[in-house]
Amino acid sequence: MPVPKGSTIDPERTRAAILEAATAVLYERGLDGVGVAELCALIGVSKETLYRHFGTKDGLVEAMLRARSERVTRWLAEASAAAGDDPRDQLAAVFDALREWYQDPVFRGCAMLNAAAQHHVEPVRAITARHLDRYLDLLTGIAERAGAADPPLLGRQLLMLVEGATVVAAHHGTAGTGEQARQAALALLSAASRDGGGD
Amino acid sequence: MPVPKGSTIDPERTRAAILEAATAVLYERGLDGVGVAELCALIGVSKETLYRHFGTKDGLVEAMLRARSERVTRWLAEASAAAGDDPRDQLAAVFDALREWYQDPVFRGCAMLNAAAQHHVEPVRAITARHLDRYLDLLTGIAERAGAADPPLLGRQLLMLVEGATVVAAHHGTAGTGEQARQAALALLSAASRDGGGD
DNA sequence: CGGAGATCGAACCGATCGGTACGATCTCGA
DNA sequence: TCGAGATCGTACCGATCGGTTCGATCTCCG
Repeated sequence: MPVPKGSTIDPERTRAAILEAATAVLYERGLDGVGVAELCALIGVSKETLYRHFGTKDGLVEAMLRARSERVTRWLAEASAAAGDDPRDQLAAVFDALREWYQDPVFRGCAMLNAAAQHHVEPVRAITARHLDRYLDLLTGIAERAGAADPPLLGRQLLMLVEGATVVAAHHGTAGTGEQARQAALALLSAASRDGGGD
Repeated sequence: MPVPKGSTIDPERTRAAILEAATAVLYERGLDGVGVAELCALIGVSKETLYRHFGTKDGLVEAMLRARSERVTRWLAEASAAAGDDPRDQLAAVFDALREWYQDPVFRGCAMLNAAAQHHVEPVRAITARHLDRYLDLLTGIAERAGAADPPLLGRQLLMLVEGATVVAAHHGTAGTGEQARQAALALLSAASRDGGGD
């Protein structure tokens, strides 16, 4: 029971607890795979409380996607930064982090992409697009520091690789996916640096 | 009105017409984005007829996904085969075909991946996994004929690139995506052939 | 101690959903 | 011409959904 009853009545803490618990359930079962009533029962909160904090099921979904996008992006950025100054190591660290994620038993693909495939509504699509933007920024930065001939191009190609690896890991098996993607990413980086931009 | 009323009462033709019309609607609106009643109204068929042919909405969905997976895979394979004997041209042709698809106004990503993100049920997941298998076969074949050092590895990396490009095109904009993916694929092919497998 | 507000639990609402039933209509083949 | 069967249109069913309301309870703070 993640939300400890009335306990200390701190609305902000309640909201955060709902968000965290709901994220896990909705990610595992799908946005439409669990109704509000069951969701409230699972996370131990009344419907009135949930609706006062988020107004709508869609409101909860959007808040959850926003928080998750920021969290996972920050996680990848930190993994990259912790790898040192060599852009090549930074890129490898990104895919090592992804590989770790793929092996998590609760891994079910990118929550933002899954959500966009279910809710065709505009806010969700915008959050998903922004999520890909965050990834693109991270990857393009690596491409720039690596001296790629065309950093925006390489950034977008790496974005495809990241998202493709996630999709393949989710729907075709996680075995080796992270490592294979890592090798491909480094190969692309090498080719992009060698072909014309070794300044 | 795709289903021409009672017309010639040919059950097989009716079934095929339902399948084709329903595919377009369900792909555009999402599997849960349109109910059976509205779906029947849109494609001009009664609920009884639809249920006699497919038994269940899920039955219709599965039949539609199976047909679509075969159709799109055959389309890619033919585009590849039509490019001649050079594996490099064949790979480029695959991504040219994808680029064409991305520019279609009704393009909304891979129907099988979208479906798997919505219906967590087993049959849909199996169809999606099999769909990726088909793609993998096509790409691994190209990798083999190109003399890659490790064709299964390159095949899977190309699979990630195909799916990643489709995801990015669907959720981050189609501009340039096909061409960028094509360049990346050819770069991977070159690297895989040069690195250790120039047979 | 007392009031404000957060929370609970359960009842309740209208809408929609997937699926069924039925009588009428149409086409085709014997 | 007549019967079998495919189809239509509509009404209907039970279940579930998202969302609201309300009285009771609890915690905090003055």
